Amino acid sequence: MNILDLIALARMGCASKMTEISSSRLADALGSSQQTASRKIRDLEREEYIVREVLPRGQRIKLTSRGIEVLRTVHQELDKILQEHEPCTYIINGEVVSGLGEGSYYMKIKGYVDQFKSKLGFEPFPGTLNIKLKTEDDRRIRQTLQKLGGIRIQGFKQGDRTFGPVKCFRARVDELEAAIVIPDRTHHGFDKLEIISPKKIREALNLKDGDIVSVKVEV
Amino acid sequence: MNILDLIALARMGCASKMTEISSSRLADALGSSQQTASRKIRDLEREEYIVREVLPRGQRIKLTSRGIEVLRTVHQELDKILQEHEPCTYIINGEVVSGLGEGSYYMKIKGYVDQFKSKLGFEPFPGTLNIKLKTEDDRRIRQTLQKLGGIRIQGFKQGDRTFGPVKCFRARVDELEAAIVIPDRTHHGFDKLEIISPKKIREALNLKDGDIVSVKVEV
DNA sequence: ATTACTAATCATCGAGTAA
DNA sequence: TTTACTCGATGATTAGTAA
Repeated sequence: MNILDLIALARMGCASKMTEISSSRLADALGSSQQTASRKIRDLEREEYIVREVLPRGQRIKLTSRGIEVLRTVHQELDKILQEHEPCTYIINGEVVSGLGEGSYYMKIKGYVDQFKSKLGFEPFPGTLNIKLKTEDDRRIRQTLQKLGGIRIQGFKQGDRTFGPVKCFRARVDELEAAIVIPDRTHHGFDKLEIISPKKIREALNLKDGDIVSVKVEV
Repeated sequence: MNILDLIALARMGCASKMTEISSSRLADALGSSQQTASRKIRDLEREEYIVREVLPRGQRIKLTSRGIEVLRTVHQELDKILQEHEPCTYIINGEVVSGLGEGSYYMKIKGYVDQFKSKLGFEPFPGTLNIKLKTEDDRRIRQTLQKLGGIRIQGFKQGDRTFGPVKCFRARVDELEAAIVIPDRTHHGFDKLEIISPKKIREALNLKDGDIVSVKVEV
């Protein structure tokens, strides 16, 4: 069994529910022929990593708990490996700048706020502190965070609007409890950092535009 | 390239530094022949996932940043997949064991007690119920909690002693209101769980060492 | 459009062995 | 002990095609 086959199916949605996956679609994802994908699916079924339902024109697939188990094991392995490899504390310095108010908008959306509350343990002040990263080093750390797992906030739909997934990193701005927020599909470049906190950071730390702040993040 | 080969090398220490790995040792880890392991190492080197140094009797291997990158990518994939798959209620089973009395010590410290009172809504009985996790599943849930946010209790200084930050998860031990307490920098391993409650759990539920209890936690 | 069989081709494996 | 070669055997892949 190749773990990548299972991952491919999982990311197509088979982890959570019966999902229509034709053998040629899996073939595309794996970069193989339709025949190979078909055989791999049969193999995974035989080894009970997936269950499926073959219909007249197509099939529906879902990972079994045994399949999920495999993914979890590998995930945990990688967790350990990467944890040891990464430094556990980063310090990012940046300049306080004014945002466009979108932060304030997003921090009022219930779908986000509820998740922040349960996953970070605090209700964010409805607004974000925007930091501009001036040095290459700081931008590099930001880019590293982008790649790391962090605390995942799931995307959701509200009305006809879709709110994308973001991730967070617990941080401290001069001892003040806070979190860095990074959208999965980031719009602005790698030189901005958005920070949330239970309090209004600007007031709590008496900050104004142009001030340099130090953000400590532990991963 | 098979990701499992790279993972095997990484968990043997090659992620962080040049590490002596003979082809037969890798063969053991992969469950293959020495020849196959040797060829796989050469392949990984050719594709620049690792660098190595072949000595008269042995070799030293280290993952390149390209190699680490691959692990990180897979890790992140799995992160997303498993995140969506995680349930919001966990049930942890474990065996009641005697602690060393530290729980009782910490539960008398005002700096902690006040925070428990305000953040959990109850004053903890001055003592903890210690649970030993017997199965891999239970330990995995514990490890998951470690990563999640929970209710944060801040660290503080008192005199010349520093008390580290901990986090809590509201829980129930057989319907009894309680909370799991997990120190940020945990001293003991992942097979112990400390539980606090407004009442003395042992008496309220008539428990003794060796009894199995079920802890339900919602995140 | 599907899934999946067959048969030919291609890649991988490991015993034996050299250096 | 090592690493790593050759080469026959075994497995995996895919084109062609049936259903």
